[in-house]
Amino acid sequence: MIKFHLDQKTGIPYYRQIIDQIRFGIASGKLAVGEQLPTVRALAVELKVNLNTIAKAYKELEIQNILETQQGTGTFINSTENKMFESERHQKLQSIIRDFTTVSLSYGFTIDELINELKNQKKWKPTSM
Amino acid sequence: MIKFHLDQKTGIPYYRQIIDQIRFGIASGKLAVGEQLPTVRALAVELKVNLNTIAKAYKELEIQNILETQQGTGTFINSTENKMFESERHQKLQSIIRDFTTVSLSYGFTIDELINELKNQKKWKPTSM
Amino acid sequence: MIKFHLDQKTGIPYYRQIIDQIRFGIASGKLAVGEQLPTVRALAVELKVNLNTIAKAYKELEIQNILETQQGTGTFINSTENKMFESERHQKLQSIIRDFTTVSLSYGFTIDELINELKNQKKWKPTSM
Amino acid sequence: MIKFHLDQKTGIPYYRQIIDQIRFGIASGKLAVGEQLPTVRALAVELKVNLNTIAKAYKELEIQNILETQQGTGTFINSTENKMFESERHQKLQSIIRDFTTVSLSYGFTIDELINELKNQKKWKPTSM
DNA sequence: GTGGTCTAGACCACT
DNA sequence: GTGGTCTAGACCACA
Repeated sequence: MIKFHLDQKTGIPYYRQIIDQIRFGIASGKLAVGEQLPTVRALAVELKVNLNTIAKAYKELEIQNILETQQGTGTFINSTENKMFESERHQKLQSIIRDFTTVSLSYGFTIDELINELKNQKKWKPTSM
Repeated sequence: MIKFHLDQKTGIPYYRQIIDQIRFGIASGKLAVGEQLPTVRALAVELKVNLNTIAKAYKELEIQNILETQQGTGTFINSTENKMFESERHQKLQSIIRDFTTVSLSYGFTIDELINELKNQKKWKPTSM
Repeated sequence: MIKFHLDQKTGIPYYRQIIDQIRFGIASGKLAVGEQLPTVRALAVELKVNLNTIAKAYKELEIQNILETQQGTGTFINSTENKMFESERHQKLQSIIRDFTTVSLSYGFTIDELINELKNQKKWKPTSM
Repeated sequence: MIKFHLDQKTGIPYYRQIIDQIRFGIASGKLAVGEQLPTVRALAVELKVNLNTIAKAYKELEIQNILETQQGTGTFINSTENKMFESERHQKLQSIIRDFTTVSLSYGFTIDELINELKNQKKWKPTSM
């Protein structure tokens, strides 16, 4: 079972941190297709946040077809193909990079600095995990 | 004189877009130390937003010691060292990289993909510029 | 919980009086790290000022890394090191002293008079508290 | 003749800096009773500020009975007793000290630190002189 | 309920 | 004409 962590200091909304951690869990293989996620209620208690916060995260992932909620049973990693189309995927990557460089360059960081820093990310854990 | 652009669609607050563009302008040398920025009123008209929105952006940059304002005279790029302390700077870079990789990896992008994409960012313009 | 007071007569902007009182509260130990501040709405009602005025004060302190806010949750005294770098701190002290002596000496007060008066400041409360 | 300097960085309004420097000049004996001050126009040119800024400073000092303007002749240090009544003087000192300590303590400086710093002000020049 | 953003418009302080 | 402060009120994002 994946272990969730929330970090208030990042400024990233709780529901988004949860989404990111689930996505990351899948991408890294820590969450297998078909695996059941904690119930909304259980996770809310564990993370000490409001029920709605967990529900919102699960809901968004459902919309993205990454999770599937079976009435009365629980929430599972969707077995259908989660992968985005290649074109869609590339567009997303572009958009992430763009936002990222906007902020970075405004702080005076050069692209080379960014690349170097990224290369140092061998032993990496996502924000608030 | 720097040219500002606002993009409603990005979801990034107007005042933050202005902040980013000024920071980027300084970092890229398009805004020189001591240079006067447009008046709040003029920029408000040009960008078709409220006076207070511009004032808010200028004010935040003033608190950050990046701008200097003299009532009745105008707003200027601060001539004092804008550079962050090296330790602070590295901390900021780490934090940006961390948020970035969190999101990216959650979409299944690898660090190598990120680095490759970054290397393609030769002719680059920031989001909403 | 700290008690806020606003004094119209001082000519000091409301939002700045709030900032000073929070800073003073922290410096004097009346506000503990992690403690939650009144909600912007509650404080606005209590002090009979507009919501935005409180928000402005909190926002400036957030930019200065003294407060931490999480949307939907509240505003808290930041747990990270609030202390300024020693060099920055000394610079600030110098600047305050400089402004202070400029005004004082212009009224014909000697430095010894100032020091004596300061020594009498045992039981002290800040302006507009 | 006294030499004036304006410093944009202090955030103190120009007209106030001029007032302080004249008051300081008198208090320190650099400006003698009956001595003529530069004309508004001449000082405005010298300091590269607007005529109104100088006029405002002179005007306020006239109201305080520190300067006297003789129509068509010029502005002079008033020969009448400039000294405040002792009670008024003490009140002013209190008020200055109060504002000063409010700001200082909010930055975490102790009164002892302030006193020590003041003691180091042997070779002192007022803000922007 | 929490804070965040924005508008429209007023009035003030400074140059 | 410059920026600064403040209000009243709206709508949004998050918990």
